[in-house]
Amino acid sequence: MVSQTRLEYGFIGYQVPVFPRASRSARVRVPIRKKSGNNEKHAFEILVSVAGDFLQEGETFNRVLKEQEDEIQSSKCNLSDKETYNEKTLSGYHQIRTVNKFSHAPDQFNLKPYSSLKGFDKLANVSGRNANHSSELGISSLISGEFSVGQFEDAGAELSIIQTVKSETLQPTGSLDALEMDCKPPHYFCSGSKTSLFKDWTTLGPSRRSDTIETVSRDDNGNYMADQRIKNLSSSRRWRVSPNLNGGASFRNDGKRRKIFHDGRTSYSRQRSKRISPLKRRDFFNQCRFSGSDRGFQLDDRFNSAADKIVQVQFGCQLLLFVYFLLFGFRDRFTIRVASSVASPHPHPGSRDRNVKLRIKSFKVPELLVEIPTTATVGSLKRSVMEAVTTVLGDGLHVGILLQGKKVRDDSKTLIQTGISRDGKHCNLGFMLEPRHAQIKLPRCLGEQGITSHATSFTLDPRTSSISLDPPVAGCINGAQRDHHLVPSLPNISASTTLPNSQSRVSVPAISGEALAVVPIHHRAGRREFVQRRIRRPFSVSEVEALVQAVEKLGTGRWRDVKLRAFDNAKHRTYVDLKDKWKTLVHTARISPQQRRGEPVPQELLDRVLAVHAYRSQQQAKQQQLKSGV
DNA sequence: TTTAGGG
DNA sequence: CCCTAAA
Repeated sequence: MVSQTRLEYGFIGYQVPVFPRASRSARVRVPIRKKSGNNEKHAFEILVSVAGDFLQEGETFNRVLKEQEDEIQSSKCNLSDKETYNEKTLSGYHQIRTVNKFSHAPDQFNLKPYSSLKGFDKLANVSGRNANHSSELGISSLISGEFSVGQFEDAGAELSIIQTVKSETLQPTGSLDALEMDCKPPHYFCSGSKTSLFKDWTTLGPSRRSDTIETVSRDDNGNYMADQRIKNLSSSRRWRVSPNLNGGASFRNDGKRRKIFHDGRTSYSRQRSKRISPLKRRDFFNQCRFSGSDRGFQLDDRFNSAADKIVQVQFGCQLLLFVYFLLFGFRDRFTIRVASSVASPHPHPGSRDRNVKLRIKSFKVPELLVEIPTTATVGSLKRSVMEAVTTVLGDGLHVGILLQGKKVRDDSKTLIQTGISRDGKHCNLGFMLEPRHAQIKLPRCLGEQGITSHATSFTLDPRTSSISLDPPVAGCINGAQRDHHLVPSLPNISASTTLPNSQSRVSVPAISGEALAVVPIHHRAGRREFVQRRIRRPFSVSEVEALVQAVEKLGTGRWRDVKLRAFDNAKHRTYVDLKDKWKTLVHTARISPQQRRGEPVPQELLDRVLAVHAYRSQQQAKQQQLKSGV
């Protein structure tokens, strides 16, 4: 009996990168009046797209990241485990540490090093980046970017010493325990003077907009709790702006930022970044002192709560504010608040359209629980979480709306009827991100607040069990999935906890450590809504590799077999997808490298594609000749 | 359901 | 990626 114990990992949080745009107003203007029959949906769509505005900024981010990475390498940063995890993540930590030294923020704000935070020594996390920029909805775009799942170990007092847990067998008492969280539900309130907090920063740029991200959780009595610690952390851990950022040396486009529009057009916008001086920075930090006022700045002493995995990273010169939230699920008591204030001195005087200005107040992100045997490897855990997350999110997201803490279910009501017609600040509006086909369960222990819980259940697809009997296939899948570890990702600050009462779970048997696909059960086929377009998921190089390999073996025209052979685990890849991908691969191989977009496919693979394609079409021609000849 | 192709 | 005729 080698440990058939099953351990449950509470995966109850996602990091949600927030990328407020400096150039765009965050205001949502929704006509109150119903114009057409579809208008009730209209409001929701607007909200989704606005949410997307916050979440989209991936390319810029990655470029900055590249910059940071270069700096790291040149400064011979000693990272302990470069190969297992991407360096970009690690560089984030390094940068954060650098900032702390630089700005003396720790003293000023009574910062504690990460290592003093319980639960930070071993983390499971999911980070996402916006890998493509052509999705219709920003949220989808973010989600459909590539995710990586990793586990981290903070090996010491320095933030830079972060090791990735390699593929070793999990032990029930070893690393796993570290994943458990011993704290109470997080009660924190990161609030702020929305306009003044980042005043120095925002006034540097052309935009007057500033954004404050608030994380709020309520205690059992529904009271908002405040935690200054969060504020401290978030306002101090900033990435130092790379001095050569403005020089544009590392920017591919000479200081311009490329932006790809939905239809693939490319445009350039002036980079309006401006380097922030140390003096400015100090002013900024000085401004962030806490007054202990009633704005939620009461000092909460629970410094050891594993809840404060919140890192706010700010690139001053880019005017980008990255805030990573760990959304501890904790039922529905946790919300993210994204409040953006627009300092618009000139409200349109003659605006006769009766619009509501809505402010995105909160996004609630679904939670997930993973159940995995102790004999599973870390790698399989990663893949399982990865799969589960993408399955949940890949199903599409809904935006739920909370009014006065209650969910607004009736989509057909107008905003006036619902009571959203007043200015956003008075109507206490909240927005939730929830899986599209989530099963809705009401947790036994939680019925208050009128908020329902959204969870998605997973079960094993029986067919995938056979995958382990076919090593070559499994290896192929593995190859395709290994890419997740290579994907550049956001700096990962996150937490994982055990939460036995979580509503979502993913069961994963230990079969040769391979990732096992999980598929969601659609309990309620509420298909009455319009079918949403699937999120875009660009093929990774390793997926292409797997595809090419399979087609070399099976030929074109047997896409179902190709799917079974090489993508049986990838639930989101249908045989039609594979066929389509092959089509685009052939096309890609024929066009010049300059015309190609997206992640570059190695020429070697493209050559193989052409070879196979040429061979197949030749065969086809022969067949045709035979037929016509006879 | 799966293939094959156009959109 | 979607849609769908045709097999």
